Amino acid sequence: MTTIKDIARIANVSVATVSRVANKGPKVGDKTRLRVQKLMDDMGYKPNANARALVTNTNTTIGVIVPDISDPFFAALAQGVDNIARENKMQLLISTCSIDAESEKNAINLLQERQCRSIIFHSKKMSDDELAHLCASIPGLILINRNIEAYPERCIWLDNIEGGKIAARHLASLNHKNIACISSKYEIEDPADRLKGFVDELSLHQLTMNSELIVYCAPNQLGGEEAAQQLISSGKGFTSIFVYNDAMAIGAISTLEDNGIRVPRDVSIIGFDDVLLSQYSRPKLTTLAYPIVQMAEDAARLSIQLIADENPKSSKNRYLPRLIRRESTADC
Amino acid sequence: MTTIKDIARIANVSVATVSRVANKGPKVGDKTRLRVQKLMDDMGYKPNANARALVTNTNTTIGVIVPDISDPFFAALAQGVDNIARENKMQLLISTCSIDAESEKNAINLLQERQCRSIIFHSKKMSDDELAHLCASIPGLILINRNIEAYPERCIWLDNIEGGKIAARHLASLNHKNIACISSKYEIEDPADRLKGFVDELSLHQLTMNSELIVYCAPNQLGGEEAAQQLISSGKGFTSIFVYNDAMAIGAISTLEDNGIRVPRDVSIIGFDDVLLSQYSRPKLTTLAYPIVQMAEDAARLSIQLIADENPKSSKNRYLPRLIRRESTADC
DNA sequence: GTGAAAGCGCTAACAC
DNA sequence: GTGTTAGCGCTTTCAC
Repeated sequence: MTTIKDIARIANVSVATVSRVANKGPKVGDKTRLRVQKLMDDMGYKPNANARALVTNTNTTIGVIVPDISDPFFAALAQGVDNIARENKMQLLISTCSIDAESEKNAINLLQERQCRSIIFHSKKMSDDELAHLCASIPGLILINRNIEAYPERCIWLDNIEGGKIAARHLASLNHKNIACISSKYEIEDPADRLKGFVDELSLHQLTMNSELIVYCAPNQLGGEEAAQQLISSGKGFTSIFVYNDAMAIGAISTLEDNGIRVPRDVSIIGFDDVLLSQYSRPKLTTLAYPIVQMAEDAARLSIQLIADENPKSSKNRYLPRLIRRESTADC
Repeated sequence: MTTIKDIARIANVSVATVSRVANKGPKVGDKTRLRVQKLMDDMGYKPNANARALVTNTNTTIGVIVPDISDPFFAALAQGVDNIARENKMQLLISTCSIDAESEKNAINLLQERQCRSIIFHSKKMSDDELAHLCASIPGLILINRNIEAYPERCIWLDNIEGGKIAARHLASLNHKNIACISSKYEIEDPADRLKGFVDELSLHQLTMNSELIVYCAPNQLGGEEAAQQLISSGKGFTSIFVYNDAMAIGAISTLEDNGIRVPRDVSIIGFDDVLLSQYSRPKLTTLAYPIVQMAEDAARLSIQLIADENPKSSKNRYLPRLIRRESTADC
């Protein structure tokens, strides 16, 4: 690798001058500047970002910690962060973790060692306490999809309870009375919140959930198929299903249709997330959009403001899902 | 930030000793090691990776350049690279670029400045010549989805022509005679290759493509809908369609069904890519799987071998798509 | 306008 | 087993 010294030696100037040229700094004679610039270009000189970061104590990476970058949801998250990173001429350092606290800690550590000041962290396993400690020691740390008491201003989260309510209102407005739920048997918090909001809101409409019409399966397409099968086998009548996420909803639809139950003619389905595939499915899925890109963008902006020591403008921390009416729900 | 000096001063040892402890190096007394270790833990000391990289001249990042991480295809690519990165205790530095040569160059530059030796580059705009130059100066550079003459051993690519042939054989084996194509009006190379392979193979089966049955639209769902509409309006009869990608295929199916044409009863559809959504669609899409995760993993492995100066084992550079038979194609 | 020199945090000889 | 020191590539004072 060509270094600043090489350039200086060959150009017969000091490293200080080369540095000035490289940084488009002031006080360099035009002829010197041109000569040095040309040499840098010719020799393909690239300033060593590590050395530069070391001396300037600055950092142009923004860290993202997610369990799985290929999941469309996390990919969208990364995209949102990247949008803001690019605006600020920063780059994304991705640190993937497994779904356990140890691995999450490890991911944070790696980013810290790399002097990453801005970190967007999707943590599902570390405790509130541990996260609070991290928030204390890392000023640019933003938690996404968490809401911890000690640092609400560092959290960007979706109101799942309200999401459940929105779904309930939608189905109630379509006059559904016999309503089923397909929930997730993993990831305790989100499904529970969605369900809670849903049930609470139903009761405001003088509707009650028959607990036998709530089934718990794996939060993917297969789980949705299984869940629908269980609901059908139960023999209980229902005219609509609130499903934990879109993947399950699509699985459920496929099983229903295979059993001669048409969606939405016989049964209405509402999903959650509005991932890409919800608009590709047939019928197109009515669902609640999770504004993850916007949330990630806001998280990144907030983080950058925090490390710049700007008084972060009163930031928005709680986000609401939005009802996307498509074709899988209909009047009862 | 706590530095090695702080620890050394407080522990009353030299920085060398602290360094040894931090790196679990040899020749440190047990009591000293314990004492220093405790202090590091207590003070939350994290070795500065920049400084370390500067002096050891090593690097633990693997760069990935893609136009858009939220695209499921590129997300899968990143995932594949990350799988190998983790195995090697490296991290992903993502550099996104727009679809123009300038921005691609810029992305490469950024990674180089960060001393990134391993780079997986998805370039669609830079010329073969420019890429060849880069390959010459960056030993760990791997081009994914390109095949340049000067550096075939640095390229990992999918044989789109063969993909077209596989599709043709499949439809021919189902006795289809009147075959249509939906291709992409952008991204010249891949669609052209797929089409070429397809048409070539058909002729081996004494089948010819009616050029009026080839339509070009945007490579997304909407484009697929449009394309199907055009095919229907043309009045030409056809019993199957080879579609450029899955998103278009799903759009096409939806338009066909809206027009009372059942898939696969009336028309068979074969897509390309096997992205997530192909198995969620109804009917489930028959398609050609693009082994992008495996390709990305192999690319990352190859890159790491190259910078380790290992004689890379005769590597595989050309990959074949694989036919995934689902429900959208049937006997004619 | 240019250069000399200090020092960012760390590792790795080398000395003891 | 531990300390001293040079130096990685760079920026940034401070002289001149």
